[in-house]
Amino acid sequence: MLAIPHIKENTTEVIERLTKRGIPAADLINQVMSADEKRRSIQQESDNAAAEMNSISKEIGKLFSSGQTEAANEAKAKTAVLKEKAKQLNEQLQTAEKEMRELLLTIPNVPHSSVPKGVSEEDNKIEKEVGEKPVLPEGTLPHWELAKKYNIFDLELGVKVTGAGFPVFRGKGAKLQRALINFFLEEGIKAGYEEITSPIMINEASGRGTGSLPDKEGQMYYVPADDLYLIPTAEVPITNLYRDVILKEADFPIKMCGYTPCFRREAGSYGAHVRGLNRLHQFDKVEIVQITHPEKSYETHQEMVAYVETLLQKLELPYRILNLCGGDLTFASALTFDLEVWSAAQKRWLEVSSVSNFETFQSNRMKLRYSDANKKKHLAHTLNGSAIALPRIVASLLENNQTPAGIKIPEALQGYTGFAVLD
RNA sequence: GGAGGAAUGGCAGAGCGGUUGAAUGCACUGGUCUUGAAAACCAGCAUACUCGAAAGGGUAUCGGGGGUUCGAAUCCCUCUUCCUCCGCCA
Repeated sequence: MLAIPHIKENTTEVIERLTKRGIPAADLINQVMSADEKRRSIQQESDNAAAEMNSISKEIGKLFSSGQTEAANEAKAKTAVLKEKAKQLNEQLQTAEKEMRELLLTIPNVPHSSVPKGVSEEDNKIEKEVGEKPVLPEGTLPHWELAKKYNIFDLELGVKVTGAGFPVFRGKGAKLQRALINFFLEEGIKAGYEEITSPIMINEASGRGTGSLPDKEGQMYYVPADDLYLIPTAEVPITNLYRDVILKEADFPIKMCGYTPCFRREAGSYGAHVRGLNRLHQFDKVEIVQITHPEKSYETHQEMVAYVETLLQKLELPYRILNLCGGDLTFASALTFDLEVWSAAQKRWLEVSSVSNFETFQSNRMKLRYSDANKKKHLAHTLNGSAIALPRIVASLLENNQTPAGIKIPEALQGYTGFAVLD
């Protein structure tokens, strides 16, 4: 959620940048501004009415305590009209506030100046491409075939137990999952992130905090009996750890990482690209989250992207980095870099990480602030990134490293798998 | 799931339906003192919105929401959470 004072002070710039997303920004901003103006004037009236009521009540109190009962009762009689007026104004105020908030909630974050213009993924800017795409000999298999060959994971069994998109990993496949999780967590800890094990169900307030609600309710699994959602990413519970918190400047940066399963309904997804592990309802992911001083967040963003790169390098996977264009940016993000690995048998890039700076968009919703040296309160910046989502890493590892003797495990991972070749 | 009890500022903890945004202690910040520190003493110390150039006003907030009342931290309803006991159970 954008902050009203920020919109007021930077109206032209906000509109200009929002336009990059291909939305009618000027209209939306003007609506918000006039809703805010309306709210303010009603608030003034309402506050004045309340102030008047308060002062009369105090008078009455004094009269009663000094024994002037008659005068007190006279004063009481006068309050009825005022009270009604105050009540109505208060109702109007609540309506005006609600209208403004709801309007504000529909406006996505303002893209950073470096975000490319564009409407679809074709307009994303390739920042760099690293590593050699392996040239595989004839007869190489996509990962879903390799899965069968080596009995690593089984989607049909998942269908039996749950439904499509809920894979069952087994044997060395299961061990590989665990190895990757541990590898990512240990690397994260080495990079200074505090490990968090969080709930994997969240309440509505948390969903609103990170911007998953209202927006992605259709993408989240919901448990009506308890009014809870299954998390789509660890970003939600981990970032919400700091909801309603006021930090000190010395607390920055806050760095956290956590492994969780992630649940996504992926309503509307279908087709060839969802085969195998390409798109799932349940998958494992290690997430990194940072909360920073506003002046440091873009530096931090670069640092986080560079960190995810080191993971891909250690896994010896060719990758590229995309700067997502305005139209492809998620609702809450101001800048997102996607990292994609090359999947050699499918011959396509697979997104495995998304590193975003939300600036104050989430912290405004979460009331996540810090106080400066003068005790002034400001919104902090939040960032997060996948480090990394497992399924497509597995897909790419399997495909790129297949040999007649089995799947070669990258050296960095062997200490975690306990085997050098998956066969 | 059943029966009771509780929820007050960073923490602990008072609080009578009336000048209580809220005593007191601790913590924290600044100052005096000190070579320095501690101690002592003095002062300050919630958040949001809003008016104002500022100084400073106004409004709201004592778990959340609603109600009674001229007036609610205090009374009533409701929800949530926590504690104790019972039941169930990985």
